[in-house]
Amino acid sequence: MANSPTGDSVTDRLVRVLETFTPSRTVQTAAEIGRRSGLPRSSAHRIVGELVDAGLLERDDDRRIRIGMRLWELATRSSQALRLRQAAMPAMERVQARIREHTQLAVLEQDEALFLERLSGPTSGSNVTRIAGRLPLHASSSGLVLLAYGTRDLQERMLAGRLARLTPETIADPAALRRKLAEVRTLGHAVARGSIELVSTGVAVPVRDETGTVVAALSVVLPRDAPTSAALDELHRGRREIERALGVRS
Amino acid sequence: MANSPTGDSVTDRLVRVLETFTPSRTVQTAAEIGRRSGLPRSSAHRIVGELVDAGLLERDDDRRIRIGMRLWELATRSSQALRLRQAAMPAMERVQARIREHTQLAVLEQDEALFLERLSGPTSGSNVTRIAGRLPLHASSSGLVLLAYGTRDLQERMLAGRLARLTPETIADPAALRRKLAEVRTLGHAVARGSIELVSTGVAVPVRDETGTVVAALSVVLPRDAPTSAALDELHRGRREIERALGVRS
DNA sequence: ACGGGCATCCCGATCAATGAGACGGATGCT
DNA sequence: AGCATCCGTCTCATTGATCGGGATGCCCGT
Repeated sequence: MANSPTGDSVTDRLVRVLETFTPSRTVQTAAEIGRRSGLPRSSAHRIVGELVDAGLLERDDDRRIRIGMRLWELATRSSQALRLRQAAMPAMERVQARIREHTQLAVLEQDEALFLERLSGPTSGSNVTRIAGRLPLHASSSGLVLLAYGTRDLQERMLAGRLARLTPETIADPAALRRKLAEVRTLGHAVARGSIELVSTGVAVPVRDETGTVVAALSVVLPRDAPTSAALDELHRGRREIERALGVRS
Repeated sequence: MANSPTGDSVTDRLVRVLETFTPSRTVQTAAEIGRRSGLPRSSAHRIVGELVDAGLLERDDDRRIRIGMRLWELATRSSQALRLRQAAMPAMERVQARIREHTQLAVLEQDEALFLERLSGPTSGSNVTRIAGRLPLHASSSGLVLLAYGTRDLQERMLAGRLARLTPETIADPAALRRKLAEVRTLGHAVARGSIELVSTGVAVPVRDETGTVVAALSVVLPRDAPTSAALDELHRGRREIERALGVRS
């Protein structure tokens, strides 16, 4: 069953090892991995050794460990993410070229918005989003779109949970969030002003696949008080372009 | 030791399962995975189940299996690949905008050229390269660059092995390849005319990191008989831009 | 010279992983 | 309808791989 009372299993261990790697911690010694994953020294060494043999991890010259390119290759080669990204890239480039601000593509993953791609704006201004990074659903414009068009189940779960307040303007009240989601559905897009960081505003639109399901959010990050209409036009144009690439006949 | 007499180990099995996924085969049933990885039915089911629990694989509504976005996230978040890609993206976009042909970034991985990124040309003409795809070192322009600036050991290994002939114009003779590599080092770039597919020509330049090591190849794919000088200018401009982003002081 | 941190190797006990097989349902071919 | 496949799920006895404590030796900074 999924309710494993024991957090153990070889697979779990491997995942725990892999999860000790973060964007800021991309290389570490085997002993560090052991500590961070709560594994005994010798076990950590053995597991890391196996992963290195398999090519998922790589051993540096000075014996430090990093994520192997083979893992990236394996994951990228055939993930959903790649197909979506492929379909979206040309459109994203166009949007970025016209708006000249951060342009992003996000999907829903484990109750958070996971960013698949990001084309950086002028001097890369604010950098809260990273490729393969995450943001809460209730705070980011992308998240609001994904949530508003998500399952009823997801919405109830989010409304019942604690809504972290990233800035004074983050929507942290369930009732207010419910109203916001209704607004997003009515307008067909989300505007999040200052809810991630006070100096910027996110604008996002939903992207649907051939079955009509919303599979991603296309968004841009603007300076806080910039007008949003031009960006919205471009986003909708981009959305249509992506949907066409996904095989949606319109 | 690497001379494992038993091809087994839990890790090996997991990797074998993951490796059954290819760009053309992105979703499959658990039984198929078992067959392709040479695992007994029931074992395959169990392993797949564990991987699904861990979030590395995902189970479809009709119980078919696909690579999980979590695996992509894990791999992308902290791999070498991402840093390089990040540093290279702006330059690649510029090159692509000027040349208007496929623009690619490749690194050396297990004696092959692994493509980290690819911005597609006009109507995406010929599509032999994919993101996270591979090409042989002796045939592609990117590969020739990576090989020419690679270790002596790598060069000897390649010259000793069999050189696959993808087209009549692929360099398949060791002596000819040796001359070609010397030429690449002299010129500082590689031109591969018709060696991957007869209708196109690849042009590649090396990209170095702060230690002076060649870490990647930046390339474009042109129609077979197009002039290469404009492309070379742009590639070198792009190369300098990437190297600056990598922290190379020039 | 010394102590801390690291990687590596060893080894016996244990226990979780293993895989054959039986079962039931879905699909499709004749 | 009837039959043949192919799928997923479950059980269970056996075993061999996994586990982790501990000893050893290396490197580095103080």
